Amino acid sequence: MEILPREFYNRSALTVARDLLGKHLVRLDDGRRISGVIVETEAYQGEDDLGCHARAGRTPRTQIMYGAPGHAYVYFTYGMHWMLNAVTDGLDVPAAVLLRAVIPLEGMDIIAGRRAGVPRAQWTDGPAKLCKSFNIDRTLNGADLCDPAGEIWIEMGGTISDSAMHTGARIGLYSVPEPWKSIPWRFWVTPGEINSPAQNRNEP
DNA sequence: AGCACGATTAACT
DNA sequence: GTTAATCGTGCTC
Repeated sequence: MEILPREFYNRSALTVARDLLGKHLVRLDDGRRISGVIVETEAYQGEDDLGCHARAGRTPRTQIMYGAPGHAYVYFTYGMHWMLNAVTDGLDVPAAVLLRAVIPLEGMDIIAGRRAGVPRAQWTDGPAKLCKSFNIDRTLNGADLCDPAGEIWIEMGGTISDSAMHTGARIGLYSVPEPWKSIPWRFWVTPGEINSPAQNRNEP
């Protein structure tokens, strides 16, 4: 299936976050394909967005968001979790889309091994859960999502209609001031509209 | 050098 | 609903 071109990511984080719904995240892990349908995203854009890491300006951690679109921004948080983002917008515009949830398509056996004892519906229904399932960590920070010879990319997959899409406040921004705390920059697919039993505990 | 806190998760009550 | 786990990052001293 066709890999999303760099032009796809060279747009505003809001547009990319919405359009990534229904696309397929693919990870080539030791030669084995793992993939899933993207069903939840969040947009983070600009130094003015106090929910975005770029609020601190250019730092060793945030510099990737200032770079070319179509690269992975992977960061570590809470002392134990990895998060995967896709860098958006042009050079010097710090913005990215957080991939919060996918529905597994390929590599189920590999995911099952990494998520032993966890119900299938909860394998990849959170940003850190999908990173654990897909074996995503710091080694993929800065990876080119548009390189067909790479280890991670996003394929065309499907498109989600407006009627099947929801928007709402981003999750986990407890101490972030308004309007950033409540601005509806989170996008997700209505459970059931996508052909899967997966649920997300963060759904209203 | 030290400190507060985090784009979370899982296991509790 | 509440909370411990656990350490990189950015800021202050």
